[in-house]
Amino acid sequence: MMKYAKVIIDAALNTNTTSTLDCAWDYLVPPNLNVIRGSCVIVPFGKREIDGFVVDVKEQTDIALDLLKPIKRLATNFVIKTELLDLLPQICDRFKLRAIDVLKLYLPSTIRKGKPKRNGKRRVPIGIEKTDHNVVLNAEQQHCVDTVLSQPDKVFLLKGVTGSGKTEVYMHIIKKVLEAGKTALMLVPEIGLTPQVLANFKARFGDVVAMLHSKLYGGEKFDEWLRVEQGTARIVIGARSAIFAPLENIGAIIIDEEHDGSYQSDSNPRYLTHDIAIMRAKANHCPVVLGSATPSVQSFYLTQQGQYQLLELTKRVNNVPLPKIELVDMANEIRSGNGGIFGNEVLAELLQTLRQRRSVMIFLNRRGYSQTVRCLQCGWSAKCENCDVSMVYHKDDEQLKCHYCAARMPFPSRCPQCGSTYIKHGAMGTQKICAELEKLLAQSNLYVPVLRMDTDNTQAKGALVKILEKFASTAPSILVGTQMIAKGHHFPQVNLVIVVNADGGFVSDYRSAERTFALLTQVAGRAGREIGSAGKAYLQTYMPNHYVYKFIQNYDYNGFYQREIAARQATKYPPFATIVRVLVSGMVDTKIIEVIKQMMQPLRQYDGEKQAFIYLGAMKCPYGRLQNKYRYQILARIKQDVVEQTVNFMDKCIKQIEQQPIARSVKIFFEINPSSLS
DNA sequence: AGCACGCCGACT
DNA sequence: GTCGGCGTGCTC
Repeated sequence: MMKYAKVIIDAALNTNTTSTLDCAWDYLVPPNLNVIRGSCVIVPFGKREIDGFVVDVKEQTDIALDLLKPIKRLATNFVIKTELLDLLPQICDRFKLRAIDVLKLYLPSTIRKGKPKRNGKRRVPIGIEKTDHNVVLNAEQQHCVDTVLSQPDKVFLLKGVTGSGKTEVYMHIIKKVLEAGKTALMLVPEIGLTPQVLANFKARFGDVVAMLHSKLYGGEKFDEWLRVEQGTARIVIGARSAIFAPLENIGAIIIDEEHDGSYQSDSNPRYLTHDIAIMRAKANHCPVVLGSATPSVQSFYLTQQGQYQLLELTKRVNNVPLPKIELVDMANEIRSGNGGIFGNEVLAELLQTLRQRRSVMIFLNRRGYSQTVRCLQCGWSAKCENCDVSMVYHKDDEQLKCHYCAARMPFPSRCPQCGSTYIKHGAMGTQKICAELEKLLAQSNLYVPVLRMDTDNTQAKGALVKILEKFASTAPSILVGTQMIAKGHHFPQVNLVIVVNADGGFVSDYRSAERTFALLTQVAGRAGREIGSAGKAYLQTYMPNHYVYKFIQNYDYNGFYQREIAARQATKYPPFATIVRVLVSGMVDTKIIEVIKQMMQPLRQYDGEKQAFIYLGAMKCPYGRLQNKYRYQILARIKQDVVEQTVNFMDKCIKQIEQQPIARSVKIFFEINPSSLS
């Protein structure tokens, strides 16, 4: 009996939308080839030979037999796990992705085309001697472990302040899961993949732990992946993409620091890690644990709705008091004649801390650069009247624009509030801060090492670890860095944390306050982690009256959540609406505009009939031209009760327009709840 | 996306 | 007469 394979082909399209190529193509299975569902194959296509994935093997075909070509050969002996293959349609539908893009996530080319590299020799992470194998949990922790293990079909939100022992809860869950003969998957933010976390798990569980993250070399990645695929490694710890790890018989999926932005993929293919985790958990009948000290508004909302179950850790295990958080009004500093980087009290405290031979961390938000526009005299900032978000400075036409509606205004030459001309956008970078610091220290006759850490000088493999080790072993010293210094590190000698510009996270985005709350809470937590020493954190701000700072100072997550969710409900932002962005780009802007126009027509008609949109508009993108391509977008905010059908309608409109000739020279990208609108 | 086919203008 | 422009259509 002849066999036919349905093959999804990789015809190298680089849009995330569908085309005639994104469907299964039938091929003959040569009798000598072991082709099964999930096989990776090389097939002839036109005059080319391309990669493909077998999604089905059948005994009949609708295609005329004289058209059929045989599969050339297997691309690799790896076979995509049945569970992941079964989830393919669901994932494609949820995120409107093409099957080929999802299949490539399952089996990335580093794996498909990679080779083992290290002759079985595996790198041992540093710091293994720091661990206790028989940690006794407190009652709260034990309760969390028991609840999770007894209800395998649930999603849990584990909320616990810094130092409340979340990691120990994860470890106990994983231990039980392994004892039951199952496997475990734990995701950590990419940026938090510090040797410390990894070393702890290796020390506790030994060689059954595999690490999957982007900093691994091709060969290393291949080796780790292979150990998972073969079942040698039964615990996977990894960044976002590890959610597609080839584990079988999963007993628990943990997403640590679940609020972290790195769980949302912001380039193609765009997906939400939480959603995939829940799909995989359902398929494996296992629990999902989302852990955070500062849960995302979305996740906490779902616990309030009863979709997730809330678990709380309220006690800090080592009884170290949380650092005192002080706000510094920088507009006030300027008015009183201090034009420096640090407030007067901050500088005094900085010098005193160093004299006491304690270390300091200085934190810059967003690489020290912010797009918001602010008056240095009175602290006024440009806000959109309709959307309650900051407006963003656009250099090309010197305008301030709201990214969520059509509002815009010219860049003001004088402050609309106080009339001053000290209006500024952008702030200083890490390097400038370091230079200033060294000058200040020299003036005070203090010679303390100033270490810099940002995305520019930590690209090289191992560079980050080197800087961290130097900082840890040199007291007193100063570490200046971007948000990567906020995550997961433990430096007992740090007594003082300074956030140079706490407002830096306030960009035009409805999630600004949420991100700022999470980030600054975490940053402050870096101070005073040694027993008996009270740490201190200074937040320098131009808007000391912003509600988010009060809640941060009081470590009041619940208060913050209540305030935030009320605002989201009033302004109809997620989770009370879904934002959809359709980005159209191409070399000829008139064609893009034509495509946008043709797409808007049915959408406006649909809105007239169903009133599905809270907002629907088309505009030039903030970066109107990138890499020689013009960029325009449609932004829509959809009412939550009609999201599914409306998203499907928009998807259908895009597919229709793509069939037409004008769409030939443009690319259309479709995004649900995009993380960025640039 | 590649690649072929095909129908019109300017050149050895 | 044919070389080459890119519009249109197809690829299991």
